[in-house]
Amino acid sequence: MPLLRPAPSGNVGPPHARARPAQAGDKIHPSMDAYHDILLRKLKAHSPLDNADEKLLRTLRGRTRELAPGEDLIHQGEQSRMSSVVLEGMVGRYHTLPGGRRSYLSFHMAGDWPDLQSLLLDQMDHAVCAAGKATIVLIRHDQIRAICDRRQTVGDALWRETLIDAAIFRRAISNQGGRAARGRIAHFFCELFFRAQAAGLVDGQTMALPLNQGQIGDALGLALVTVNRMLQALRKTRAIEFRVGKLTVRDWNHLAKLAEFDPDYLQMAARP
Amino acid sequence: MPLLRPAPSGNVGPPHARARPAQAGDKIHPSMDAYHDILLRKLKAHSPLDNADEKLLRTLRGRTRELAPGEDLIHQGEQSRMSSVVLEGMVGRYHTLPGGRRSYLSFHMAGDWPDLQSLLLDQMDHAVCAAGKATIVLIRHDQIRAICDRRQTVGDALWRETLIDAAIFRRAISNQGGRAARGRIAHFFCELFFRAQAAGLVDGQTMALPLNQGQIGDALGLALVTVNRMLQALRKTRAIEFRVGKLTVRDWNHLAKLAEFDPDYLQMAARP
DNA sequence: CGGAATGTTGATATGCCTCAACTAAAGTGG
DNA sequence: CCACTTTAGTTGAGGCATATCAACATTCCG
Repeated sequence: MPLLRPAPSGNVGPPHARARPAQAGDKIHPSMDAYHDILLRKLKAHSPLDNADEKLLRTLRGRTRELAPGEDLIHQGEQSRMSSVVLEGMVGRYHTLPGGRRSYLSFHMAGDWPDLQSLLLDQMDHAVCAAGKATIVLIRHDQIRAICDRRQTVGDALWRETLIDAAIFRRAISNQGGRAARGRIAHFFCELFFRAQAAGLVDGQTMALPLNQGQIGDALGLALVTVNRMLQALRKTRAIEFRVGKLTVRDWNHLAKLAEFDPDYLQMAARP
Repeated sequence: MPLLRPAPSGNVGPPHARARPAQAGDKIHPSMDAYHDILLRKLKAHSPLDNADEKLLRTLRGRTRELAPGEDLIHQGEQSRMSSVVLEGMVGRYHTLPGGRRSYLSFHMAGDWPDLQSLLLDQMDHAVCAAGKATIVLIRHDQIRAICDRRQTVGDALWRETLIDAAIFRRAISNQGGRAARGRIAHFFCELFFRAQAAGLVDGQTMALPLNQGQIGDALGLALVTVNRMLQALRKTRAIEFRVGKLTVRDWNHLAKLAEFDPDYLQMAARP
């Protein structure tokens, strides 16, 4: 439980961070773009989709949008007629606490749907912003609804996507409630690395992780200074390195042990 | 971040707590039972259901089961072919941390579906147990699937139910990460009281809350002793009383202020 | 009535927060 | 391309909220 007052610089979003509606400048993707591969890869990791399902999903059309670091995609309390899929970079979901502090709830990488729940919920209970530069594709809800209606399995895959999301939130609760600072950070890294690996976003032992130490603190309920010191401790174990937007896992087994990490909750077990 | 070691008595479930499969002794409810009212009331709080939807939902048949205090309904890692709806009492979802400690993720009251996600997820990432005596009704997944297939709106209502669940988990994350002990407990009580009120489970200013101080600690990442002291502090403000399984809110506004509580995330806004 | 579970209190320890200054790196404009 | 500004990271000192330990009191329940 770190500070309960307005945060020092870096913990509150940068001043330029404001949500804006889609504009003419945003690119409309031509048909059959690479984003369908990204989107399908993710869904197939947990849901069986046959050719017909896949074909239907590939009919989804959206407008891509590039987000500057820290830029908000949607604010807490807003409504939306679209949901987004991350194509590049990373976005984060967060609550703004009374007092202005920010509490990050989760981070999302290529293939993730950070606001799929807006399909059925009227109001955003949290905001979504870019962590580092990010590219997303915005898909209209009526399009998504249409393909869910046509094929049960497609609707199931999306429902399942939101359910795994919830499992990740649950794990965040017990991570914060049950682990001391070092293990908490280790678990955070384990999960992100594992998910990145599944999404094909790990290059050798390294993944892009465009977060600063203050943001990691805001995600885990720790003060920036504590994160700094624990990162040094983790570095010393030779399990990881984390610098300038990159996370390198040198010793996965060791890290997983420190984190007491068990990936079952990500539901990526045996999927043919 | 309280203890990271095997918990003292009371934080680990009682020894008799074991999941068991449904048995002959369990009652099979005759048609048109009161549990449909409970179930419908909850769904209607967030989803529009017309007469046809309602009629369809009333065709659901299930086996009721009574749970002793602390008894597990389902364990972490298990699979299930049914989901349950709480009819009476309260159940909790929890993770078992390495070392045996328990981290409660949420608590559920009449009308809630504490394991609806098992409809689409193969493995339970958490366990569900009774807090105090509880009665649930177990409904087979194939029945639930069948009515979702028949009416889009019914499927949507259930999907939405799981999405609100996720919003509650998100709030738990920022509650733990962003509030000190007293406010954290206040927020916990606010949410439960608000939900109980919406479910018609508040009698005057009092609701049943069959939790002990250790369990509240395990839900909020606090030590039992801290919970005890903060409860005393909250009692002194005259906002609440909490004793022997009952929570009484004497001054809601004051409590909500201490908790910085904003119920938007429960999505119960304007629903005619 | 007796034992177990739950709640209460006091004393002490410590992990993490806070404050504050400084260094290093990255981005910006002349 | 270098001076300047801004952002991010690092280090040290000190304090406090909360954990821990250990009794004891109370309530519950068979």
